[in-house]
Amino acid sequence: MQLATWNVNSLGVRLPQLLDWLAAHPVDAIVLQETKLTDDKFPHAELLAAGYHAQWFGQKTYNGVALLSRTPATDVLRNLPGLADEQARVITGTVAGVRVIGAYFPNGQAPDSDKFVYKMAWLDALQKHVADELSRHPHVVLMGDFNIAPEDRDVYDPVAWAGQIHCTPQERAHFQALLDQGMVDAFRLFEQAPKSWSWWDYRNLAFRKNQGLRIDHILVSEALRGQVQACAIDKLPRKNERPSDHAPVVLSLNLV
DNA sequence: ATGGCCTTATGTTAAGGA
Repeated sequence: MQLATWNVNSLGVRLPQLLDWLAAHPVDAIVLQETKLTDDKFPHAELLAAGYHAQWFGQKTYNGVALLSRTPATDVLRNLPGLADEQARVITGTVAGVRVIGAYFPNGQAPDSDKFVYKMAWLDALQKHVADELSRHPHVVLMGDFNIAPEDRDVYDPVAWAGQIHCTPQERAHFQALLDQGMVDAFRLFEQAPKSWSWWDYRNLAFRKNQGLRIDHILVSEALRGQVQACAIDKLPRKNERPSDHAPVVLSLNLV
């Protein structure tokens, strides 16, 4: 079984690239972030023609998430229980016995901003949601754009980024708290090339210079740890014309 | 050597992203 996550930075713009990628990587399920589409504009017919059922949850201009799967997802939940949130950031569903949580974590803008306060409240609600899903499902996968670089080795210039958004102790403590709940960073189960990033700024020739961050993650529950066969970032789509600034991350599980 | 982006919208500048 293969699962993936990709922040497409506008599904309206990136749909052709997504369809190309799915044709080359026929994963069982993929979660998308930053679809930036209201629900009436979601391209479900095109995706169904490509072999994917979809659950989607969007809004105008910003945010928006989706869960695409070969078999229809069940028990679908939108956003976080207990958090009144006008922003469409989370979609949860069961695919082939795996409880998949796809999430677009808030950016947070700057550690002293209102948006950072919102990010912390959102993260509190996410922790509860993950705990709740873990109490009900042994096989949980939390994946998406976390907007958190968990360690200095996930940052191209850790000195410059020290204490900056994505790298604050508070954000990293939340990432660690997810691990403490029994979630495992699948990417780090394997030896990886140094300077492996999932996001590169559009500016400053950042991709060409490989100046990026690893902020897109796939966490699996402890019960799935032994089933993880591979986890990799696919940099190739970042070389496309008009690319997303994020690369997809792919997980291979030893499950049918 | 230097500067250098992309997307969306009550759009032609501003805000947000990261």
